[in-house]
Amino acid sequence: MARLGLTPQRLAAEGAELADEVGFDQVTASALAQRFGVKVASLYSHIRSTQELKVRIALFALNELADRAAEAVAGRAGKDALVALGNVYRDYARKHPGRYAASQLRLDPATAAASAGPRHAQLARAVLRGYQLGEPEQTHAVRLLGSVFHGFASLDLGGAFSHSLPDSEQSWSWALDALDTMLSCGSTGGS
Amino acid sequence: MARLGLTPQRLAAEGAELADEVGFDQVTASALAQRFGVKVASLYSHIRSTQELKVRIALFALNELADRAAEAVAGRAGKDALVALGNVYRDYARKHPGRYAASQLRLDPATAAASAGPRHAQLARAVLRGYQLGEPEQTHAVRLLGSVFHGFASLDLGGAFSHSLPDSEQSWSWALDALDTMLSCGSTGGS
DNA sequence: GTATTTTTCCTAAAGACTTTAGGCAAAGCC
DNA sequence: GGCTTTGCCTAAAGTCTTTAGGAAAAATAC
Repeated sequence: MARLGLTPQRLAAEGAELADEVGFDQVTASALAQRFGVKVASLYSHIRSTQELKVRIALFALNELADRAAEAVAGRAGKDALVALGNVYRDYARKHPGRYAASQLRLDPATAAASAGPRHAQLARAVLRGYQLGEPEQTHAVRLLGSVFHGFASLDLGGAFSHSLPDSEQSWSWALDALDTMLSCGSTGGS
Repeated sequence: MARLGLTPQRLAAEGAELADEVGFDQVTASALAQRFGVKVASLYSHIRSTQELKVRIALFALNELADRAAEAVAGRAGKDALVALGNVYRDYARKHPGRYAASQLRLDPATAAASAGPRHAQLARAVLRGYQLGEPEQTHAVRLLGSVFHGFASLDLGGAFSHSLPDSEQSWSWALDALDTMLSCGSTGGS
């Protein structure tokens, strides 16, 4: 009964580790309790439900990812910044598949608004500042960037690109080049 | 004990309905059994496990989606085809969120190869035929298309675009325009 | 320094879902 | 009609979630 210093934060961090090892949807209160060497019921002093635990892991991952993105973007501009930002998402998905899956958890609007989600949008906006887009083009571009980064990471992680040539690395470079060219080539006319 | 004509296919189809109503990860053998008015254990005459049920739902969704994509692309070319194909994915995700989530289920390589996945790639390739790309550019473009379609649908479904202006519909049009322009503008140099 | 309160762990138990085992009746085959 | 196969059932064991109530550790008050 020696008391461990458990907190919701530590549970989330360890849950993130667990997610990377066994997959986000295999994260259970039972497994997490085992990891800490306590009984399952004890976790309920710190979290209200398994759902809350998953939300906390998602928030943890979103935050960690935003931190890395911010670091990558700092001191860079233009295509350099674009590539750096894209690589953060891609690398994170590869190295931390469980956390990446967690970051995709559907959050209710209030939670989402209080999450690092908006920071991600701000970082994309910062990168796009180098491309001289007005509104509403910049917003459209933020969304396209998010779609490409997330879509590519998600499909690649799912193995969609792994059983054909050329390897995904090359497609990734090509996609970043294409995005850069497109954003540089000025306004897309608009329908 | 009047026998229903249950088959793995009917279970998958009804499971797809259920997924749309309650969410793919809320699909359980119990709930499905209730829907058919049979006891849970009875389902195990038709499926080996809940996991297999989910895989079957995923295959069902991938197939249905490929059918719709094929119909949309038939008789169209160029940007017209591009827009039609993109809209299939977007509409499917909006109208059938549970099935769309199912279609993202990670499949083992053998299952994935036997799924409608390759058909999706072929359809994207067909659309790109209108853009005169050589190899390996065409493969890169197939992957970029998939990333944008899936990424946008996924983020939009998650509400990422729903709490800011302009609405996602406009960003979607803009993204399609951008893709078309990018693909038309010829080879992206390639690093 | 002791008494009180709060926190955090525990045991116990109920409820939901999954899966296996074994039985019985309906469908299909000769 | 009899025989085999199939598809439904009941029963039961295992896992995970969640709540309730108790006991000891930590924090707080005097």
